[in-house]
Amino acid sequence: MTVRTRVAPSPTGDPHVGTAYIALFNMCFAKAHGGEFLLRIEDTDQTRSTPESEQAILDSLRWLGLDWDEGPDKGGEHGPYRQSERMETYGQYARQLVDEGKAFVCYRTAEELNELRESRRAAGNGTALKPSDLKLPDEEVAKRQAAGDAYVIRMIVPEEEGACAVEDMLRGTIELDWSMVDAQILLKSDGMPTYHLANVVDDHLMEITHVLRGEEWINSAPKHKLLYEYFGWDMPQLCHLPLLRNPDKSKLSKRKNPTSILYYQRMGYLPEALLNYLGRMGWSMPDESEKFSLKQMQDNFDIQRVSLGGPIFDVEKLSWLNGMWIREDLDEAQLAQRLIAWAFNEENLKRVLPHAQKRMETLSDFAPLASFLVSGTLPLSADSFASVKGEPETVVKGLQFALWRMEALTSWTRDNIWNELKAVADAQDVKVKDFLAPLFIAISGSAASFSVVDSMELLGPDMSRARIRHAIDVLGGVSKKAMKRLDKEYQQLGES
RNA sequence: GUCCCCUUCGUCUAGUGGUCCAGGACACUGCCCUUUCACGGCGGUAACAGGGGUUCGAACCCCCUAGGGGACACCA
Repeated sequence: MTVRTRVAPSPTGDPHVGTAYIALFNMCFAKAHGGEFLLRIEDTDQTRSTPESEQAILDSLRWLGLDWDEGPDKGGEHGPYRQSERMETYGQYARQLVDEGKAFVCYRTAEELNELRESRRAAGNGTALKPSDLKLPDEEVAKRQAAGDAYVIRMIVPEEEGACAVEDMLRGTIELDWSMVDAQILLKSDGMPTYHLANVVDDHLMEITHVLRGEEWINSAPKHKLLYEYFGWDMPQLCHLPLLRNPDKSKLSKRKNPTSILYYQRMGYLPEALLNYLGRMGWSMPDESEKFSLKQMQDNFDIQRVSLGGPIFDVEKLSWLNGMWIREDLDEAQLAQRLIAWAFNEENLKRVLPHAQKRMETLSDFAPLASFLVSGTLPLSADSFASVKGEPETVVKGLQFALWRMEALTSWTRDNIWNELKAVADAQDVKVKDFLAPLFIAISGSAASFSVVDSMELLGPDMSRARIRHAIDVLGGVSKKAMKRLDKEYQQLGES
């Protein structure tokens, strides 16, 4: 048995706990059956994937102890399977399907597609575009081809009534109507494969036997099944795991919950505890024990013990579990080591000292000066911002704009942070000093500390963003309606 | 809107037709331990979404309704 987990780097480089969640279950499933656990990296989307964001998620999985196997060497090098190393292959497979009449070349433009979708919607039909909808007259195709227009390769899908039966290891047979399945693009106009093609080709080449993935993929299973049939390959068994949820039950998202593994690392959660907690999400030990190691989970893993309701990620219980691990599994020497490795090491001190030294008269001044750097959530209240000038709404607005900028920032350096923040302040015609004042408190918890940008660099992206979010919440938060308005204003800021 | 998935205490869950007037854990709470705060120990409040079937018997099987979520891209 061979299973794989897909690793899709996020644009901002945050390694998502959801990825670790799926990886954990893949690993336990494989190991429980004496199989292999492989990694497949989706890195063909240049806007999302950078060497750094890829490294971040790999490092996070390793930190958690989710080490992957090397896997078979199928023309690539050992280690994680990178889509980008197989570009030629995808094109060949796509063209093979075209030759066999199972896919077609499509010259439709974005505008044409929009029109088609709109007219279908107006007619009350679904928006799934079928091969016949997309077909152009032969002479038009020849014309566009001669002009060297951009094209994509789409798969042929059934157009007649009927449903596709998909087997799910936990849910049994699921019937998906073919009318919902569109002529999926396999090869984009830039020659890159879409997830659907790459996923099927890679799984075949990696000799994957079982795929455990998120529930969000159920609807595209018919496309995958069809591709396996077109290629004449054996299809792996599918298993769709429930999605981790925010407290409001929506799919876990960073808007409402910290989702970055790095955040939990920085907050001082132990990798064992975080992994243990993820293992309790939608799964239980046969004896119902709450605390267990990765090894114990693997040894007792039974996929049938997965419960299908989407579990809400509850930080409070995670904290309790983390406390259990600290109290019961570490002796004092080990705890000391953890603390040193976490923050109290020489390297870290040396990064902080340049900012602290100038402000110190005695050695004992250091701790209060630097404590905000090793704290988790700061004990802020609305009163904390009393010294800040301006209406509360303006303050919140400034923080929200800063947060959006910081969420979009991919390279977390002092100068980049400064440039971004200055740009927002300038665009609003606000003095940088005034703009930074509330941010100062959000980040450091006090009105007098290291410069905000230095502090943010030291704190790292995840903790910095979390603190800004916390400050916004403390100040009353932003309602849905207000958020819309702010978003609009923010967009205009970018244009001017 | 269309299709799909899901539904046990506030939250994570046990439960696969009788042993369930539903068990454990977090949170909340009462008491004990304790110079304080934690930790720890012993208790308490709290749930089968609703309605129909099937069955001697239903949290469990079937149907309907409601609610929640997801998908509907040249993103994954």
